[in-house]
Amino acid sequence: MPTITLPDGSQRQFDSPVTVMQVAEAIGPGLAKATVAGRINGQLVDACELIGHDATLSIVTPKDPEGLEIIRHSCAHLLGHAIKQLWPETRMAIGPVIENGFYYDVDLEHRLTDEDMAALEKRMQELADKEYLVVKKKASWDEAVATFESRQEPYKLEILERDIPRADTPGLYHHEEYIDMCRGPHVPNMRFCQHFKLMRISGAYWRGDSNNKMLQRIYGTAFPDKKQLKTYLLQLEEAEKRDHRRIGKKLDLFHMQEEAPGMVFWHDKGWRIYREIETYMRAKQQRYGYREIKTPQVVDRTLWERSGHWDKFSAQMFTTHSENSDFAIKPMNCPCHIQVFNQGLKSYKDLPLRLAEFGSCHRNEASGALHGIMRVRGFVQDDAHIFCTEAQIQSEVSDFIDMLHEVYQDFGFDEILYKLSTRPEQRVGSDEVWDKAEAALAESLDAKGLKWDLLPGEGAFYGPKIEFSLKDCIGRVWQCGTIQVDFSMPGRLGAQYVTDHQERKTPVMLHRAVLGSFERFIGILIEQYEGAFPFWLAPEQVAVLNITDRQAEYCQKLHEKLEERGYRVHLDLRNEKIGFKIREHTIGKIPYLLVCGDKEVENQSVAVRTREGEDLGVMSLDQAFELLQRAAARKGRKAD
RNA sequence: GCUGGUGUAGCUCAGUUGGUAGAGCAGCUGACUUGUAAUCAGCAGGUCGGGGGUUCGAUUCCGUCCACCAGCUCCA
Repeated sequence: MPTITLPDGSQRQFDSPVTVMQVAEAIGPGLAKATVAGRINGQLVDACELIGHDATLSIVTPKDPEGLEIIRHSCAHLLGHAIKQLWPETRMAIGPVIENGFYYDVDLEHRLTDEDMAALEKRMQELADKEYLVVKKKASWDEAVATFESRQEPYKLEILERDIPRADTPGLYHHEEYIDMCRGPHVPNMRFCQHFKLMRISGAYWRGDSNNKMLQRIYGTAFPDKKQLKTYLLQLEEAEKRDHRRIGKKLDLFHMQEEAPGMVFWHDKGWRIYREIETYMRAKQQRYGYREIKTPQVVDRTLWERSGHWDKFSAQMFTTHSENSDFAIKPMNCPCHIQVFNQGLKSYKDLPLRLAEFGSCHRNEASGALHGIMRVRGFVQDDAHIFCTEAQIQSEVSDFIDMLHEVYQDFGFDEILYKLSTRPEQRVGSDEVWDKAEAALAESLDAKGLKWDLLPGEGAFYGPKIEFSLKDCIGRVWQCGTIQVDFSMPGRLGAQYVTDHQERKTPVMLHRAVLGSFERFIGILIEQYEGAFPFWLAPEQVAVLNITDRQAEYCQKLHEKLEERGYRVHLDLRNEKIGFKIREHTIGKIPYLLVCGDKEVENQSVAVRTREGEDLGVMSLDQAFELLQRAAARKGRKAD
């Protein structure tokens, strides 16, 4: 005699155990039709789940975020159903839900082509349009093994063997003749899965291990209705227009070419942005007590051997040889910073010592890892190393996060992803020290009320770290800022200070970067603003346009005055129609266009237009200067 | 590095039974002196990613290398 409590607090009583679907039917046929799954006492279950005891229940429909996930998850099964019909020899691996869709990894000798994908999509549509029922059966572990043995699914068997306890009753979902194993829940009827699209195909290693066989991964997306699917696809198309590689070319910011893969040729306009950011960071770091240094590019191999990098990363280091020595182009700055620390005897009174460098680094990244200016082989970090005592870790981390927040806010980033990576299996340092360091990082994040993800075992061998990540135009996550505790390298490279008890002690070193690399950060910035940089960063801030030759001299003088005030000005005296010039500079994303015709010369004024197409009208020169001054002072996204 | 795809003018792209390449924009020249997102006309521009092979003949077919794109792996 279960009593079911619904989300609105109302209760319903039943004489005998009921399924989620039956409860929905009792409430109304409309709800029953929309029922994808249920949530019993907080736990997601299939619509066929039997409720035998009193429980709180909410019905999950396609409108709920969980409902959408279930639809996508079932679409993976639909894909399995269809692919086994078209290529029965396919071996199914895993088919999970991901952000914005789903995928299925399959082992299939035949390489799927675009035509195959179209055929697969068509078959999926035909199957979904049959609106067949999905039947869930709980099997014993042995029954599940027997099922996938007879279906010749080695990957499912491996999952059963390795990941599923013998006492479990795995859920077997029957899609007509197709059977898949899943924790679920799944849709009760395939009519929920009619609005999907297969997006692309790529390779993926079984269990994410590059020693394993590479499978074919088929990506798809799905939505509750056609309109949402269409909207999503349109959004994706729009987002791709913000791609930094496209905008970098269009706005003449930088280029890359075959002869220097993974290295950036900065053009005048892109370099202006770079320099502006560097100037900004230099001032910011000075206020936070950093000292800027500069260390060599090419350093003897023996230093990298002592630091431990040669052992681990020699394959990814660019090397060179001279006389009897091997050298490496520096892949990182830390060993060099320790050399600076080691000059002269340091006292505890010198700590914390913060050494910063805009450090140019080169790493021979795998060719397949390169991506525009986001993942490159030559890059410049806004790097710094803080030498401090264990007791100072927490306050240094806290100050760093404050600085990072100030910076990200000024650049207009409000969505930052925080991750804390803790001790890996292979590591140096005692558990006691790791405990302290991990706690210091976690407490710093918590103290600021930040939500963060824990990545257990993902820390560096020398210490735990926090990562600060931003998203690109299509939602890919890129690590930018980081702060890492290092218990190892200062000791290896002989860094010491004298304590207040006349003893010598090894300092803790914090590696940290706010932007990460200028290249990646500018890449993200380009996508964030779609090339329309805020005034303070814009490579060209103002354009001065004449209408006819009669105003050329006036424009030249205005140009001079603006440059005297420190603005980056584009003077356009070409013999072109004003509409043509406005079009060009609007596309060029110059924030303000100052137009001068006979009338403006007459009144010593300018007509101002923004890159958004807004006409601010005619104003005096002083008014225009004031306008620009206000614009230059604004930082952060909203302000612009 | 791995799987798949792509590589044609500065840019965006056409170019199928293999017969030495085309458009728009940009560029250059000339005319036009123009009032808020494209004035008109003419000209020029390519060892079709590199180097091989097959062929009388290859942008096209084959294998190889390079780069780029998507994803996987990696990311000190």
